Amino acid sequence: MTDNQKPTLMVIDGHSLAFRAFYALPVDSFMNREGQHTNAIHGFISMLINLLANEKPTHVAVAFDISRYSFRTREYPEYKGTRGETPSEFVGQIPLLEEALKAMSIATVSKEDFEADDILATLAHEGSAQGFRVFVVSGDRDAIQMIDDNVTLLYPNARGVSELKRYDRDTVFERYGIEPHQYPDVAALVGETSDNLIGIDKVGEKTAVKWINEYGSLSGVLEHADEIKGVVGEKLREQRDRAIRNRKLNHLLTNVELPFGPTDLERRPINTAAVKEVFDKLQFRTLLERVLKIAAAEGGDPDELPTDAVLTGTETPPVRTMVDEELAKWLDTTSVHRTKALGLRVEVAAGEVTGIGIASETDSAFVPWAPGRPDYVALEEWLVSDSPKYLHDSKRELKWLRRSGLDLRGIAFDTSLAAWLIKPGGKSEDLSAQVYSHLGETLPQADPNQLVPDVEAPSPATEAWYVLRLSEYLAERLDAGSRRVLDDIELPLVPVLAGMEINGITVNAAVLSQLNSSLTESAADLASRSYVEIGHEVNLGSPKQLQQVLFEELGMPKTRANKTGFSTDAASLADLQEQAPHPFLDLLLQHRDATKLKQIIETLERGTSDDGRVHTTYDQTGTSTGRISSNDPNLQNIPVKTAVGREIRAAFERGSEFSTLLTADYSQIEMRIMAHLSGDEGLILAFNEGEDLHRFVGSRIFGVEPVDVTPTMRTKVKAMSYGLAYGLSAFGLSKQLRIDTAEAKQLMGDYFARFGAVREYLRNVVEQARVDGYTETIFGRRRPFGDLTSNNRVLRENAERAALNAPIQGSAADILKIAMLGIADDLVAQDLRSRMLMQVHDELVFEVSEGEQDALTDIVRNRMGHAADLRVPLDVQIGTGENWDQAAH
DNA sequence: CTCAATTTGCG
DNA sequence: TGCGCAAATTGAGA
Repeated sequence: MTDNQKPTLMVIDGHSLAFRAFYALPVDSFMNREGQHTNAIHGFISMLINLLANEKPTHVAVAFDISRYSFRTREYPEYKGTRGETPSEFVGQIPLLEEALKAMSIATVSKEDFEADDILATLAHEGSAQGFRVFVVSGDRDAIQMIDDNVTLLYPNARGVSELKRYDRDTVFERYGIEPHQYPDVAALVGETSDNLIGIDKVGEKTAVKWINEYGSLSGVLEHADEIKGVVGEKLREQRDRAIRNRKLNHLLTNVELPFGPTDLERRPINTAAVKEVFDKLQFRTLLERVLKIAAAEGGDPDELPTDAVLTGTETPPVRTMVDEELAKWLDTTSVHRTKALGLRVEVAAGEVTGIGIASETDSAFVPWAPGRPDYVALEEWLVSDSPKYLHDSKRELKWLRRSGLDLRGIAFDTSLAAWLIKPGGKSEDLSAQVYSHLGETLPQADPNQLVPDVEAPSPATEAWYVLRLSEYLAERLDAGSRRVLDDIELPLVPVLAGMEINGITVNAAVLSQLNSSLTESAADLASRSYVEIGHEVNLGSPKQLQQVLFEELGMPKTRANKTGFSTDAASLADLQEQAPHPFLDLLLQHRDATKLKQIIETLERGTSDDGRVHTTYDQTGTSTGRISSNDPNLQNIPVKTAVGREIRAAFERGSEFSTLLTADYSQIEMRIMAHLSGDEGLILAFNEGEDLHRFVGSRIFGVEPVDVTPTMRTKVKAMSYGLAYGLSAFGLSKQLRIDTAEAKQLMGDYFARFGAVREYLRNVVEQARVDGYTETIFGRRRPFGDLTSNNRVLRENAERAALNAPIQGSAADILKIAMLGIADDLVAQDLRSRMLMQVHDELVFEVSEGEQDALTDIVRNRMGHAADLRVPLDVQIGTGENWDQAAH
């Protein structure tokens, strides 16, 4: 039986969590019409709803203390003696909380003379033995002792009272260095201030853990007390009674006699009528909606839901909950036979879709969703239809839907994409931030990890309504070119990227782990050898400490200045090695190299899912030029330039169902775009000749036959050509080529003498941008620039270089995106099983299905080669192999 | 814990 | 004094 099939028992310490809620929420904001304070109840119920949704317990109980007196206070009257009077506002909330829980059919339990924790421990112990997966929710650290392989503790963080931290055996070990059952032994030695239990003087957590690990248990420590040296040893011998007393008191009973066992705690249907009554008395309107939603999802009759459970704002239409036929009818009328766009918003809890919000301008619907129910035909039909839908972050929503077995078509607008196209340099905003910044309204947003959210999350139906309003607002602000980019490129790309993310790519864990060990070894070796060179240890990863070593201890010449002193980057270290050779420098560089590769490997290892594949997330709004970026993990910066780097690439393999990997990349796409945009006849000829570009350009510049272009000449020309698109200066060129500035100037002069139209074009781009305030790609993608007219020279020149690069980099991005769309279409049209997996700016990686290599090669070559109609050909290099390294060419 | 700064990997 | 990114680490400050 897997964990997911096991029955799940959740036991909650009612008092401790209600108390935390009481202090987390402002007392005065929560009062019902009778003047009864309700903040603790509100916070507790809110947290409970989250827990029910996230952990989906099948059995639940909440335990309460009856009074502050128990067998422990009889034993030791000072126990918990430091705790002050219960605040008067808290008094009276507990009985009401119990009433609310009863309406929700949640069992409550308490027992004279015992603390809630003893009840929890007993139930957890029995549950674990009876094959339950158990969650203990408690704010008392003593609960750690309950943890075992089946029992997980959810513990509110001290700071902010907001998040619940999960403690299992591993996390306890990570945090404390002991097994959970040893925790009371440690606590007995250290003491527990909040329980007024004083520990052994001078003994802190570190010492206590060390002792317990050495002697196994508290009794072991006490037996060997004579062997412990120093002042702490003396204190231990003097104060051993304290530890014994503490241990007696912090031991939680697992054999309290209770009127029922775990199996009796099975959740029963929520009594919606009773919930309505109690919540009405408490004046919990949004909580009521959430509870009723749960009731519906768990099999209650959705028809029973009030159609106007909550009004979240004066303008927002009321939320109507509906399914199937009613929904179908509503969809027909509200979207005029499904031709008018509707806002769509997916509600997710604990990684699963729990509801869908759909909205028109005047109406909004909430559709609870649970898999495998027959009454969602209308929803599923609408989702997969081409009926237009407007979303925020549609890729994310699409992926949630797919994960829950639903599909989505007809993405007709996306407010995150639109906002990005309007302002590609801005930071991406979530829905509520967009509502605020564009509409000036406030959409309250609850943190899903929040134990006690201070605000209620709005219904997804209401959110969908806002998405629709935002769409209208943003659509008006898109110029025609950007609108075309949105409709023809970005929106169709959404399902393509989502598919690639879902596909992921296989990485060979064994290859990575072996590479990692060998790098670990060489890094350690390099480090110790470098310490020998300078006579002491130093943190090689700390630029600050390196500055100390290089410029003070070794007295080396100063490098490029930065904010913290002088640079220690690779280029500076190479300079130093020339001016003041020292073996330390080389060792440092090699060490950096090894640790960097190690980092990348470890990031990949961490990012590998259970299916043995890494699933990156592409950020479609992550750049200001139109490129996409990749994160978690970033698959666009996997090493390739060094031999060890390529070994990492070799770990990227075809999946077992596939015959090979295929990579396809554009060669010199940015130079080709420059040739096209500038119309430079020389450059256009160079590409149409089909000869080696740098050799051709070199022969023109140096006035020799192409065959007579020397490697040095070629290197220089290559650097110059690449630097062009970045606004490279003579100074920069000289630094990169390690030649003097005069020679670099000469080179640039010669270059532009032969390819003058390029310089002309680059100058024009900047001038035009200064006038228009933006640059544009071949396909109409814009990037605004304000600083081109700045009086600040640094700002202005930075903007100039960015502006001259933007149409080039951006057009290249457009071209590859268009190619991706064509390829995705063809794969479907030709019914191929091969799949697109990765995009690395000018390269695509595919997994080739048996027998499809030729067909795929044709598609890729054709679609990439003809993605744009330029004055020069688009050259596509294709390769195949068992892994990414082999497939490269 | 959060943030800025530095460094380095890729295109 | 070369454009566009993501990630890790350090060290300062809260």
